[in-house]
Formats: sequence, structure tokens, C-alpha cells
Amino acid sequence: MSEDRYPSNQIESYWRQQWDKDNAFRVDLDDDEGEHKYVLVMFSYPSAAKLHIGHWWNYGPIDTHARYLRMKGYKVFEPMGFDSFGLPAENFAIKVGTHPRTVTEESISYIREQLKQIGAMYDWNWEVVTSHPNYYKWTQWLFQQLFKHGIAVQKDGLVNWSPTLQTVLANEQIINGMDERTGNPVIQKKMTQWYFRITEYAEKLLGGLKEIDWPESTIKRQENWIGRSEGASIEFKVKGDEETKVEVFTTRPDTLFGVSYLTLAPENELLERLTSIRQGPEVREYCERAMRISEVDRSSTTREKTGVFTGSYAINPVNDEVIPIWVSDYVLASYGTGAVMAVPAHDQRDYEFALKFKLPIKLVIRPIDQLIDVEDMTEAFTEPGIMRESGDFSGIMSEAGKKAVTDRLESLNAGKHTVTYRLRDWSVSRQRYWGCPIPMIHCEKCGVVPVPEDQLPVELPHEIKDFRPKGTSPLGALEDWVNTVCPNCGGPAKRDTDTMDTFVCSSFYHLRYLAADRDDVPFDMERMKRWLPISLYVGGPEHGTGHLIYIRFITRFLHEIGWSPVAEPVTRLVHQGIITKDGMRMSKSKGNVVNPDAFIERYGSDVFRMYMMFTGDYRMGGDWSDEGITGIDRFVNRVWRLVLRFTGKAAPNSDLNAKDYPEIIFRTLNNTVKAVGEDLDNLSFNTAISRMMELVNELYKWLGDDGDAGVDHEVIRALLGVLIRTMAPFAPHFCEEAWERLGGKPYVFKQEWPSYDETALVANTITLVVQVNGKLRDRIEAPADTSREDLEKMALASKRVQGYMEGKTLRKVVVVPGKLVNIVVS
RNA sequence: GCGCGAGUGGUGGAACUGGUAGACACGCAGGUCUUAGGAACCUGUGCCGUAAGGUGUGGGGGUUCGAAUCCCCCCUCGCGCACCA
Repeated sequence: MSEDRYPSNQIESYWRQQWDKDNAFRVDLDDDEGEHKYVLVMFSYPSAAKLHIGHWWNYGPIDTHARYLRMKGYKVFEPMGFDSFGLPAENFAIKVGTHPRTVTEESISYIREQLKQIGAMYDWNWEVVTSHPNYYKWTQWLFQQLFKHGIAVQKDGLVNWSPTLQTVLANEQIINGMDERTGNPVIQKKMTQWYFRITEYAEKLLGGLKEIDWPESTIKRQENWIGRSEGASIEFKVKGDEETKVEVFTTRPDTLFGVSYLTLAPENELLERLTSIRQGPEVREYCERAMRISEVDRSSTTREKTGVFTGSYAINPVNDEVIPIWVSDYVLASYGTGAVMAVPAHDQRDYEFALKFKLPIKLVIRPIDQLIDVEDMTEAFTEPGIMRESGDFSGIMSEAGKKAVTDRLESLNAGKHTVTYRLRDWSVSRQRYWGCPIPMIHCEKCGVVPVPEDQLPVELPHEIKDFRPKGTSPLGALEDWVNTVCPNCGGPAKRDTDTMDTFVCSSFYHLRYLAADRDDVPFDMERMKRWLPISLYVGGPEHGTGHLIYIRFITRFLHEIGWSPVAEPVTRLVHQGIITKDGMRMSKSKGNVVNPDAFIERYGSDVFRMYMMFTGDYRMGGDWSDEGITGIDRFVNRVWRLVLRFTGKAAPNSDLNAKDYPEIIFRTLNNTVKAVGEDLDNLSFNTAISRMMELVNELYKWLGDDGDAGVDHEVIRALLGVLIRTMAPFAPHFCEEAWERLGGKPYVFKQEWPSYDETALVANTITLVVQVNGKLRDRIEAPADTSREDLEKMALASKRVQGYMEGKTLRKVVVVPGKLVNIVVS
């Protein structure tokens, strides 16, 4: 190994110590001067594992962006913290038989050290840890604010219950009926739970999407997730039971004359009342079976329709037709009213059901340009068309019919225009130990009462024998803790024993960072005004319908109650891509996890970090390969040897004079500064690095491996100073050392980002491309300011071109000044 | 099924509003220096062809003087949603 190799280990740990010692990354949040940028990467989830490639990919490049902004003169806030409550930590704790708090504290201090290795500018003074009482005090405060404003409510309802995890899960935590962590089935269970009424915000959350610069795919996902549908709710009277009405929701009121039956979800509460004595046993048996079928089977689109007649009939409000009421599990209890009007001719699901149970199919919409017959149909006709056999609505367009029919229903007092959302209320109770306790007290006399604010936080009891899940919250076993007095009447009362979904903790951390030093208030309005909204937020696309909806919802809520200056927390969102190994996602089970440590040991953190950035487009991700890192290692060492060769005392940030350099060097240098800056604005790290490589290649061509081309070293130092400042955001440790050796004063990241000289960017000669019929035939060196006419003359004069024109007729010449000439012949 | 995203050398990947396809790297080949080199430096490297030349961005068609880029059809892969009435 060569002696002049960049000694990454000593140098990198030395500079980290210096930064630490000087508190170099300290950010003053109260500083009003200048323009502020809040650069935020989703905080990490400390499970037992250490930092993997994904973390480096996530954090390193964004720190490069933040450092660049800082050098550009912005005030940059780049905090870091830990989302430390929740299942991964708890499950790991159970596995190793250690208390979750111990496990969590250990991994936090370990991961914090590893994060420092990345060399990011995190100011740890603003760190938040969601499992610390001084943080979750405010999680509880938030819960109570939501409660006071009627957004946090207790409801009886069907919840997603995971038998494996022994807890309730939110819809977002379920994938195809399986829980996302273990892949085991989730069942529906009736429980009393706390919900946040996010559905109240559906319209506002939808509207807010128009104001933000987010990836289009994520906006679409959120729109779909919220799932706004316009339609009508319609009441059907039940025949022979004046008291009872069945309410349905439909987006197609125009098909109301085609209804051949109603269908209720098995969970619908009207069912008991509607079931005839004769049909009783069959209906009950059907419902019990439906409840037992797992969600994944039940929602399978390929499954054959099933159902049972209830024995009751309903009356169609527009034509008094009597239609049977059925029960079927293809109707979802949790959407709309849990009941639908079935129009087999115009809804595929109803069509299949009607065919199977031989129910009538009535065609009430026909295509505009043709006549169709029910007999000839093989599937439902779901397009818009012309209404038929619909009383006095017959003949009008179905789109207009929607409103017309609903208006009629309103006048009959049997229905109204309604908007329904796919979005469900957010269930937040979890029957687990390792979470934020719900700060509520249940009193027999007074009902649900919040723990008085001055008694927050309700601390999560540490002394617990058994924190394993067992279907009810482990906290329920702690009688001393559970039994308390009602703050209202002073009588005996019990604490809520559930803990909160961890998405609650992460829904306001971006605001809490800005007040991490304050225990007296949840947030600091002055600072929030200065720093919000987040100018860049970075995290995985998988959070599109979970965290990224919750953080918008909670920020909006806080905005409405005066605790946030902005309604939308994040103006610009970027998703980092995924780093794969051999085209596959890295995972322990596949055994293809790449461990960064060996690479960092061998090449250093800067080389590793740069290699990650060089791998591919940040938003795209890429495939990890062990080999390519040598390219970056060579590059860094090439720069290192230049620095060693021109080490000196003069400050390397003096002005550059074009006359001291060959033109090509001066031009490349300025081009590099410009291009790297633009690439960093766009997060195009890979091309930025290749630009710097081009510059270094050019320098080697000029200076050779050990010469100085007879140029004053002080001049070359100034030139290298530009390179080092440009490179500093990418390789922070390396560039501190290089900067100092070139005679600069620490720290390089506190220097100004180099400016470039516009006049240096244009070359005085160009390579003119000459095409014949669009094919490249010659290249000619020409002065950059050659006129169109002269370019055309030069092109036509080319011997090679003439060879291709022989015996052909000149049709046209296209000239693109400064670039090419295309000669069209035939 | 619906909605996104992607498909470019042996490999990772470049290419701005249509204008030299393959920047920059890895790998490979040759050379220089060396006792030696898995170091460093230089040169070459899409494919076919000795060459002239031809050909080339998943496939097919189109628009254009000119298409990786724009339009239409199709194929493959990845992600998301999926009985939401």
C-alpha cells in the first residue's frame, strides 16, 4: 500500500472530534438573520439492528444537500431524533428477554454514534426521542387537545385485530389482509377503541394537496386513499315495518329504477330486525361464517358471490316497487352505510350476484349509439348512457339523471346528495406495553376524563413483570397504576390501559424539534414562523398513505387551534429510491444484507458516502455492487495527492485569474462549480460527482502525475481550493483536512460556496457536427461565433460530406448555430 | 383489473426545452515506471467488420431535416390500489 494514501481512519475521527469539541454544527433557532431552510429526513426507528446501507443512502446525500445550502449562505436546520416507541423495539425486547426501555436506550446510543460516522451536520442539541417522558408528555397533550376539540373519540367498532401481535392495527398497517410486520392474517373484532376523526379532515386534506410540491405519484396515492365519491344516500322503507328504513349510498342514483334488491353487510345492525323467523337460522349461520373468514379471502375479487335472503322486502321510493333484502359479504360494513342498492344491469358485482341467485336484471341505461338487450349481456354496462324505463326520467342522459333523480328524492324526503370517503377514522389504541400511555381516566360517575394537564406526562410504568402482549394491555395488570382517583369527582377511577399508535408520536416531531429545549410549551411559535414549512422532507414512498397523511392531518389540526403557523407542514417532498442487492430488496431472510462497516473500515466514511451518491439517481435508487467503490476511492486519492503536492500556507480561497491557467482548466473549473451547484439543487448527486471527476482528470492531464506545469503553487492552491470547497458537502471529513493543508482556516463547511465566472463557461471554439440526412458524417473545429452562413459553407466544403452528396440533389440545409449542420439530399 | 415508474454497452449509470447516444465510473485489453505489484500514470474499449462501411437506446408503427427523448399499439419488470357501491 502506498504511503501517500488518504489515511481515512485517523483523519475522519480527528475531524469528528474537532466538530464535537467546537460544537461546530450548533444552530441558533432564534437567529432571525437571513433565509432559513429546514431540511428534514424521517427520523430513525431504533430496532436492534445497526445502521445499514439504506440509512446511509437516506441520510448521507441529504446531508450533502444541507451542507451545500449552508455554504450558499442559508441558515440550515437539519435535526435528527428517534422514533423509539413501538413494535420493533418491543418485539426485540421480548426476544432477548430484556426490558424494552433498556433495549431502546442501548440501540439509540449505538445508532447515534453510527450516525455521527456519516459526518452529518446534525445538531444533537435538538434531538427528540419519542419514548422519553419529556417528549411523550406532548404526545399526551396532543391527544387531549384532539379530545377537547372532539377529534379524539371513543367508539365501538370493528377493528383489525392481529392474533399474532395481540393488538389492533390501523388500516395502513395491513397489506392484503395480513399485518405488515409478520405477514400473518388479521381478523375483525369488535372493540371499544380511541379514534382520531381524520375523516372530518378528508376534504381539507384533499384540498391541501394542490398547494404542495410533492411527487405526483404520492399525491395520487393520497387522493385514492382519501377516495372521495359523490353520490346520494337513499332511504328505502321496509315493507310492513313503518319504523325501519334501510339507508344506502350510491354513486349511481341514475340507476335507481333498475334496483332489483338491497344487500346488507353481515355486520349491519339492522339485520336482526329485518330477518324473518323463517330465514333466521340461515341468516345467522351465514353471518357467523362471514365474520370468521379472513379479510384477505373476503375481499378477494375472484371469489364467487355468496349471500342469503333475509325474508324482508323494501320499497323503492321512486316507483314503489317491492324488492327483496339480502345479506352478502361483498358489502363492506365500514364503507358508506353498510348497505347497497343492487343494480345488476349496471354494476358488475351486483350482476354476478343476480346471475347466481336468479334475481331480475333490469336495463335502465343504454349506450348512446346502440341498443342492447339484457339477454345478450355478458357483463354489466357501467358506462354513462341514456336513461330508459325510468318513469319521466327516461330519455335523459344518465350523467344529468344523477342530479335529477337525487333532487326528486330530496323532494320526496327519501334521500339527499352525499359525499362519501374511502378514508376511515384513525384507530389509535394499541394493547401493547411499549407506547405512549393514553392520558385518560375512566370514572363510573363522570365518564371519560382527561388527566389534568399539570399532571402530564402519565409516565409509562417501568416496573412491570410481564410486558408481553396478551390480548389486553399489559398495563392492565398493574393495579396500583390502573387504580386512581377521578380528577373530576375525586371518586375511584381507572386509567386507560392502552397505549397510542406510534404514528401519533411521529405526527408532530417536526414541530417539536424546534422546541426540544423547552419543557414549558409544546411548540415555539416564533421559531416555527421562522423555520416552517419544511423546505425539504425526505423519506420512503411507503409512508405515502400512513405517516405522510398523519403528519398533514395533525399539523392542520394544530394550525386550526393556533399551534402551527402553517397548515401544510412540507412544501417539497422527495422519496429516496431503494438500494437493492442483485436486484432484490435487502433483507435478513434473504441473507443479502450489505454491511457498511467493512467498507468504512477500508475506505473511510467519506468514500463510502460518496460511492452511495455515485451509485445512481437518488430518487430511483439502485443496485449495490461491491466493485464500483474503487472508482471513488481512486478519485479521492487522486485529489489527496494533489493536495499533498501543493500543501502550503497561502489562503486557498483567493480569487482566480483566468490568465494564470490554460483555458481548458479555467473553463472546466467554472463549469464544474456551476454544474455541481445545479445538480445539488436537484439532488442529482451522481452527476455532480462525475463533474468533479472530469475536473480532476483535466488537472492530471495538465499537471501530470507529479509536475506543476511551471505554474506558481500559490495559484494552483487557489484552484484546488475551489475544488475542495465544491467537494466539501460530499466528503466532509476529507475536505476539512484538505482545506487545512492548502492553508485554509477551519472549517471548510463554513466557507462560501465558490462562485463561477459566466464568461469562462463559453468555449471560443466549437466542434461543428455535420450530418447528411441526419447521419453524422464529419466534425469541424470552428470559432464559436461563426455565422449561420459561414457554418453552412464550411459544412458543404467538407470533403467527407461531399463524398456523401455525390450524384444527389441538395434539398435543404438545417443550421443550428454553435452545434450542427444537417444537409438534406435525395 | 385500475394507477404510477422503469426497460440504454460485459456492469453501475449519463444525455438540458427533440440536435455528436453511451458522460463519469467499474471491468477488460495494451503500454510506461518498477525487484515486484492487487499501487500509480497513459492509451483503447457499444455491436458486426481486417477495412471502407453498416448497425445500435425492450418490440412494431408514426410525426420530424433530425427521436433514447414527442404520438399510437404491444411485450417485460418493479411499486401502489384493488368487491369502496
